[in-house]
Amino acid sequence: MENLSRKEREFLQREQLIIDTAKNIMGQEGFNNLSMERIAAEIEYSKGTVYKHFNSKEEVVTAIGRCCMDNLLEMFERASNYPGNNRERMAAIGVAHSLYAQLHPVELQNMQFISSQAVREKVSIEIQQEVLLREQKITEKVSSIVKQAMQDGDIKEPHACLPDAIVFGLWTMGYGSNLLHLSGIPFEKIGMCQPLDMMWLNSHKLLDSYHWHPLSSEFDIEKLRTDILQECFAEEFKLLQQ
Amino acid sequence: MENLSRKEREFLQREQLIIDTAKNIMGQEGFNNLSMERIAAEIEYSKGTVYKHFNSKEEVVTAIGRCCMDNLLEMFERASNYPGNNRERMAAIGVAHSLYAQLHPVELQNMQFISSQAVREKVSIEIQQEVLLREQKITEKVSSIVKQAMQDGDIKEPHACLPDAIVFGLWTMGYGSNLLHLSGIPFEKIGMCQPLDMMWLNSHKLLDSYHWHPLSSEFDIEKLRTDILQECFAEEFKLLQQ
DNA sequence: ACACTTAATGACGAAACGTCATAAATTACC
DNA sequence: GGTAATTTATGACGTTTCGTCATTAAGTGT
Repeated sequence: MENLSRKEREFLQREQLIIDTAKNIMGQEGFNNLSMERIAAEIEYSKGTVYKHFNSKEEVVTAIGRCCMDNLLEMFERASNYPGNNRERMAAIGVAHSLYAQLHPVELQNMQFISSQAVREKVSIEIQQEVLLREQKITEKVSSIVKQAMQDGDIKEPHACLPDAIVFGLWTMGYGSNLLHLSGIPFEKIGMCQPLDMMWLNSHKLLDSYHWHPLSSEFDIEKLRTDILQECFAEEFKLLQQ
Repeated sequence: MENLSRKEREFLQREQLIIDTAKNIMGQEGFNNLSMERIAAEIEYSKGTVYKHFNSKEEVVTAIGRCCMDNLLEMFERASNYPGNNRERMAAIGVAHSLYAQLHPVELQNMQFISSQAVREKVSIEIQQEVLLREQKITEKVSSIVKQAMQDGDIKEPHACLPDAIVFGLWTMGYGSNLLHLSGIPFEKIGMCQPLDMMWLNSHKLLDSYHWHPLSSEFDIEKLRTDILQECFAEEFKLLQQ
């Protein structure tokens, strides 16, 4: 950033401004009311200038997604540094994911949206690959905890698909849960438990099934959740209360 | 259908024609190349007529999704009738889901797409509720197997969130897996196993964790998969080979 | 101060939207 | 069978957003 010319810095700043502005419009009025002209008006530049940065609004929302993934990654990093055993660190990832889902539902919706064919079709390969890169970084973060656990002997039984299968299992449950969480299906009304609670339970069940020690029967998962919230995500937790 | 006037029948027939036509266009050229005018041209009616049936192309794709869910439900019904124990019947549901994902990737993509805010915003409550109804039917089908298993004593340990948590766990893993399966992420290249294989493994792990007997250690899950394919989905399996 | 380069603009044609007055077809009634 | 009444289908129309690009404005170097 420092070794760039003023021009280049201004360009990058404006790019961020576009992204932030678009994120606001999306959040308040949804994807359908977002348009390149609208963004241009909001940032007080002309349409042509916006097109210098992004070739379509799909590219803009994908760029929003890219930013959001950076935020998610930051939370995962914090989770990964939770001072406990590997299983607890992994649990912290789950807490991070849930918190993110609750604090930034729109962003999460957006991440899901940009993976649809209709959006991807209109996005340059470069931007798509930047998203893919983030996805890999996030996966890598989770994967490294599983690997560490295997190395430390917390997961004794070797298995053909490890660490992939665990990462995949947690990832898919996380993704699916968020999807359902955001789907607008009234779980309470049809007498079902809260998606995010079930998610928490199920991920522990899955880890238990892979014999990742200590098993959830050997500690208090509810206490763990509270501890993680306080130690890693006090700020986020406070925001959530409101 | 029989106690309707000719007019009404014609109307319904044309509605189906619109849906089928739109599905084709979507499949071949994607959502972005689908338009009401395009549909009208294809079915040799005018735009106004198409608008008599659906108020936007989002409503059309949602109606496509509705149809697809009927197909999925039919496969789930067949799975549910697999002549085996409850655990095997549940496994058959998993096989059905995987098969559907492989045979109809576009439809699955569509189902995911119509749950996004951008699409839902433009769809009438009536059509949305029809989709919701299908979702409930599908969930109910899965849920009933869990309930039966509990009743039969296959799942001995009672748990606060059952049967919900199991249904939710399988559902989210299924949804998430399909999402990743369709995401275009090259799993093989980054050295990961096949999503659908991991999905199969993980769902059994989850069921094991809930102590759903017989446990996967007590039978051969690969043989089970083959058996289910042959007994319930011979037709689909053959199609898949090509 | 001047020429030259780079950046920003908004007018433009194209495409799709959703509407609605008009035309065509069907039905009801004598 | 013919005519009026009703239902159904049409496509022209005004609107919006798109993405482009010739033109204008700003910035840079000598």
